[in-house]
Amino acid sequence: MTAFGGSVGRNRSAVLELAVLGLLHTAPMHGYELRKRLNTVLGAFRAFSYGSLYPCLGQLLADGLIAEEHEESGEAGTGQAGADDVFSPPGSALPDLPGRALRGGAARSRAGRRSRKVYRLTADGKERLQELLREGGPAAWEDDGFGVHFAFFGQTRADVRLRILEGRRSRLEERMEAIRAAFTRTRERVDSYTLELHRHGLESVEREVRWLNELIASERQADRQPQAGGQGNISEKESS
Amino acid sequence: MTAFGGSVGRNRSAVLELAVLGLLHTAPMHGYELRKRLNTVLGAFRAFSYGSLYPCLGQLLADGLIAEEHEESGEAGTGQAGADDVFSPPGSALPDLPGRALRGGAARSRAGRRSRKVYRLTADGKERLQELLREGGPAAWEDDGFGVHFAFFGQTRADVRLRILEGRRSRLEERMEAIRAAFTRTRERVDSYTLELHRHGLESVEREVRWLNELIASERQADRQPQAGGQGNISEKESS
DNA sequence: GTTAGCATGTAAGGAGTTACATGATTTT
DNA sequence: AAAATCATGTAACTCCTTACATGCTAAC
Repeated sequence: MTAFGGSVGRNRSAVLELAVLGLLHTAPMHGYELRKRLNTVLGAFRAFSYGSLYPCLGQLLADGLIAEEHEESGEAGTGQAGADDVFSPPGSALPDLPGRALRGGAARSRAGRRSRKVYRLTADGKERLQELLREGGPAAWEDDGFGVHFAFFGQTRADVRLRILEGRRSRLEERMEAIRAAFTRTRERVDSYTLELHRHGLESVEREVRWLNELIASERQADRQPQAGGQGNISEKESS
Repeated sequence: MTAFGGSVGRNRSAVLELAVLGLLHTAPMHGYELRKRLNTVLGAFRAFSYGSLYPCLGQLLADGLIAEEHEESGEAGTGQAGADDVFSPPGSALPDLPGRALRGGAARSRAGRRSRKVYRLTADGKERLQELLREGGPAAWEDDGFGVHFAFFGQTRADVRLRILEGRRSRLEERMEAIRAAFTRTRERVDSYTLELHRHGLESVEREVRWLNELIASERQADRQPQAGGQGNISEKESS
């Protein structure tokens, strides 16, 4: 508990908060990089701009969920590296946060680069992250939010994963029903383009439901044989 | 109020404007029904609430693109019908919109129902609609906007249809490239869930591109044989 | 020597939702 | 009598984007 123990949470987009906390949990970083990863990790599902990220960081900081370091510390290396050399080498839990660097020998320790602020999770922040992951928060199965939750399934408890997947599925099934109802109601009253639009929309939702079904089955199976192959419940392919 | 002294076109969401004008072009209606149809015609792609619809109607009215009638007209028929009997029977320009009532006998023709305001397109409104359909307006191939434009393809010129479909396709191809790039960059650095999220996202985009390819081919074919079979250019479902 | 990328922020505002206010009418 | 549906609107508020302000360094 910092000075602000409880009920500090003002207006803060739950999606962005979860995304930031989740990313910072894998490794501390500064805002600029955070945003880049946000938009690659979340892929085409969601995008954020600096205009929303930096204020969010400010609030999280004020609430004591994250802490900043000014990276004026000694060996600020050549930094920058590959512009996309993002994830740390396997095996390190809290890896090379300040600068992967040191790569080509010493060189220019501390070259300005506008003194980036490196953020890391505090104890409160870790707690909050676990809470968000556990509870599913406000909208884990809505369009906004499901993608983010799914992206952090690796840090989520198995039963919560299942709950979210099933919640998402029934959400989509509701939508399917609504579309199908409108379908039969308006058939022959709309032109072929509108009909085609509905048909394609329905098909997309059906595909996503099938996808969820596979995931759920996969989760259930992994649940019964928890030692089968580590935790590779998805697509084998782990053990990298 | 009513003193609209100044520049006319203020802030108005282009998507909602197009949707409203397009719907009112098929038949005049009042706000409440307009919103219901909006959400069924656009299906799962877009939804609007009264909080955005009514202000939009007010602006369109102030700009002279639509006109309102207070439905005090004489023969208020038995209307209302099925609560979803949406499209008008062919041939009627001003269909069954006035209120039902009269059921128990008499009287009170025009029994309130809170005096609904029926909106219809003015000449300017029709012109504006044609302009929006022709130009593709501001964002006919963005996520928001494509669905609405597509829903009104029946009223859109063939070459514009083709342009929008191709624009949408190249928009999605850009996105595909971005995802694929992130894919190869981060492979083996992200856990299996994130990977699966990307894989599914990519697949969805690929599917939509294939769908667009079929539509484009269908449009091109219909373009070469304009008399083939009425206007059934969609749903031929020719081999891809 | 100018563009492109890194890095952090702020101000203005667009686009839309929820919740509220109001009230009649129909259904349960 | 209560609840749902029809019907129109307004106010506050959320969430996020765009554009701006600032200034450094690396590359072309």
